[in-house]
Amino acid sequence: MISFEVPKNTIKRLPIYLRILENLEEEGKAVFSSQDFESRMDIKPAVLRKDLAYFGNLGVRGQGYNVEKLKAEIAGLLGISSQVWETAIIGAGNIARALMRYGDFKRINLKIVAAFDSNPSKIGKKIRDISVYGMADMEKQIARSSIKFVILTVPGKAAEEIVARLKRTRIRGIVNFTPRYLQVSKKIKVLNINITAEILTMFYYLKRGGKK
Amino acid sequence: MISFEVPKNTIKRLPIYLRILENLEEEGKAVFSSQDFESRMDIKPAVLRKDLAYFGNLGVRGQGYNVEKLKAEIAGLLGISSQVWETAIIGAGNIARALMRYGDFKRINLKIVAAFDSNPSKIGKKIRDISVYGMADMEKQIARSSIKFVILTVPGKAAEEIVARLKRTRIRGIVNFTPRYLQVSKKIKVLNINITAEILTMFYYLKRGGKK
DNA sequence: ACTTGTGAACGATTTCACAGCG
DNA sequence: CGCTGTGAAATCGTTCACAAGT
Repeated sequence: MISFEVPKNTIKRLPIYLRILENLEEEGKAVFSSQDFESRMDIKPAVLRKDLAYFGNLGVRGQGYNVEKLKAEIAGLLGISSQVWETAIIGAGNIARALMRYGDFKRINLKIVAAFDSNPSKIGKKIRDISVYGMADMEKQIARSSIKFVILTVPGKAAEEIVARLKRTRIRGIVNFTPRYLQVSKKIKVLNINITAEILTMFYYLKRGGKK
Repeated sequence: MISFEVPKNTIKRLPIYLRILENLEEEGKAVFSSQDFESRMDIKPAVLRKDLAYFGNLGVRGQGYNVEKLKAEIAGLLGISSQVWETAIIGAGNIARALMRYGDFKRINLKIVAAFDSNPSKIGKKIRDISVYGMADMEKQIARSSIKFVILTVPGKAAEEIVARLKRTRIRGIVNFTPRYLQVSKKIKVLNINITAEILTMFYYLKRGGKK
């Protein structure tokens, strides 16, 4: 029962709901109400209800929501229950190393299957069981794999060139850790992750008292 | 000429504007129009104009915006022209290590001055010139320093306890890399950075054709 | 009795269209 | 003439309040 136009903000909240449902499950809760959520994240009960209503009648009136059922539902919506998402990291620097060691990716069925770098001293080595290939092999390895998106961690200056090369592959998504703000094409979804930019917004608010 | 109620979305865009202005400067452009921006980020010219108008008359009618002047203006708004922002990292694991080596922080005058960890084998060592102290010393070191916010990279399970301790310090911001979604108090601004959650939203869109 | 699901009211943000100014 | 700055309109998202269901 997938609907037509789900608000972007609703989609952004789904992963948070999933995480909280996992916590609830760990705590042994089988059922919860939209009010219970308010204490776990600063969300109004009506927001949760409306968000979930986009995907069908997921709750039971008078009772609340079933933790396990809702978790499965959201995991399905995000596509992490039925498949393993394979990806490659382009640029095997500090960020790449941290991501390759990041335990939380297992939780969402995300598996890094390859890394690429232009530094000869890194090529042929392995980081956490992940082989590092030369940049020249990128297209070949992508074609050989089933990956649908890549994680970009090269220096900013190299970003545009790599993106141009990626456009000619069947990649459909880029998680961009580069400081460059990227927009590629309708066919390729870009997720610009810019920690520096996010911290700057915090500076803005810190500079002016604590007012939200 | 700081205004009363600037939309949250406007604030989120300021760091991106800043970055693009830096790029324009590198390219030697002295002036640009709001239309020029459209090709660099997917933003309508009117959005840029309205955003900037919250902060005064920053452009010149008929001409456009001056790159250097606007860059200085935004840097000032975000508080990175006049001061160095010192911070400490709590939890000296993989993410912390990557952040300590992250070159982009210099750009925004962000300086990591200390790290804290509970692992005795890390305490007393240095990572990139940054001393690692024991967790027990956290409050003492914070009090001794001038830091106004911290970066939290401890395992999820440890997050709540540390936050409770931070509440009793004069810290006013937390950049939270923990998988836990945190909400602390009106006095402390929390920036929840959850890469896994962001990637999940990408999964959602990848699962359904390329439609944005 | 209790909590969901939802139209309607409200609020915020984006887009439009043009007046204002260099 | 060109491009900014800005009210007004349109759109989008949130909150409210209650009907509906168990």
